[in-house]
Amino acid sequence: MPLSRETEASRRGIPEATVARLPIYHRVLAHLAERGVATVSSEELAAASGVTSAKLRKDLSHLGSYGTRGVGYDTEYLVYQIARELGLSQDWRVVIVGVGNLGHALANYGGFASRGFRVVGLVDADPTRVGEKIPAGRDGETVEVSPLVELENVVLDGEASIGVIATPASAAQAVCDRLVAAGVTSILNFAPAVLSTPVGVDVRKVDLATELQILAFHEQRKHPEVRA
Amino acid sequence: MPLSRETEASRRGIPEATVARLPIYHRVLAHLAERGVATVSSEELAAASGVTSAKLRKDLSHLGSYGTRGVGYDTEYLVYQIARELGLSQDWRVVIVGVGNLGHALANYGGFASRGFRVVGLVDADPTRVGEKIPAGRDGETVEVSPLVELENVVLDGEASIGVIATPASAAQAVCDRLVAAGVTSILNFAPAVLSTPVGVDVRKVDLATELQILAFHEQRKHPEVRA
DNA sequence: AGATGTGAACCAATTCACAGCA
DNA sequence: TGCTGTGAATTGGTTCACATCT
Repeated sequence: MPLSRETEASRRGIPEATVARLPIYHRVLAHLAERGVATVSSEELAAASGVTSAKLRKDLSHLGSYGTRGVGYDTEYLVYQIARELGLSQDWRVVIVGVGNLGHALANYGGFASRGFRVVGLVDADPTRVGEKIPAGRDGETVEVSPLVELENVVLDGEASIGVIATPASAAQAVCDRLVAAGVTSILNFAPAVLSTPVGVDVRKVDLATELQILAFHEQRKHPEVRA
Repeated sequence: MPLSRETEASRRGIPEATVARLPIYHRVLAHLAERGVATVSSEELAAASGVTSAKLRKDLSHLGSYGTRGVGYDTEYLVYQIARELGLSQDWRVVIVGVGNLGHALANYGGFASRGFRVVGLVDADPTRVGEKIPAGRDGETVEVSPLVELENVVLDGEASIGVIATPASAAQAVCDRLVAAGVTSILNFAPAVLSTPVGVDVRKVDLATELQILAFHEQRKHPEVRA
């Protein structure tokens, strides 16, 4: 089938590095669009996104050919194409395990609801927290905290495919196993622990201490005081 | 100077990808050490860290030659060497701006104190939060929330070199500018905004919505339902 | 014998520079 | 003319496979 209509570059394999930047372009474009900007050049969009224009154009070329030579990109059209590629049209159902300060912060983080992520369940091991109603999403909705034994039911009832682990490190692997057994196939892990999962389950981790340690490493090199 | 004593591989330029993994090795090694494990092979340490043994050995080779052929690595010795390389012997003074749920979570996150990061200041724009005493670090110490106008003084008095931005996106760039002006040279940014800084200032960002969007992208590809 | 440390081969990502189109 | 889209060149990172040393 030599003449398939898929823009030659799209379908199959957008580089991982590109995928990681699409959400940024999406956010910047959304801002521009609601500010009424109709068109942007790669140069402008790149500057606003903190990347080089060559990188931006290469990234976008993986999605297809959505710009106009000599002009730039139509803001609305491009924001739509990126949203579609990222699957932001669907609404993703998320369960958060661990409702400490961090879990709380995640539950009522505005940025989730606005991008199609719905918190359908909250789970915590602490009995004193169970039953608490926590505001989640934008419109004053609340979600009640369920006990840890209910984890599987919360995932199933909520039809969640994404799990967020915001527990202490010691609990993380067990929680992960149970999320996966209940059908979760994507996990965002905030616990400082290495998780092992079956193939087919994606894990991303956010490690706060690690980020500071990376900064500290570079910071140290800026001040060549003790060169022992 | 042909015979400089620097293990040939060390000093100057540890690859960024390696730096990003050192904190993980450090944490895993620290666990092993306190569990009394005296020696580990690259195979074991790699498995516990979620990487391949070849990658681990290559990473460690950038620091120097700290293993013993036929045996493995001395746990205590290696944990020390990595700590030194990361600058974990110093204690890093951190100011957190924005004391909402996320800022709270960061302030009393145990993982910071235990790795040489000390929260020396908390700043918030909300007058109702100013004056609040927030537990930070391990040993029941508290830090009082200062008003936004005091930002510069908090940085200077605390001699902070690292700033954490946990404000809404709309405030992030202004806060960033003020942190930099006050002498901060490393910034960890949780606000969904692209920051611009002078050269010499490092910025790392942690974007919660972005992480979920990356997971959603891959999730979408797992279920080839709507192939439009 | 057994595991490290490392050159060489490979693969992914970025940058360059310009052909091609509006 | 001006800006996109993309091959080619380059840089950075990973994997392989084995010489080297305890």
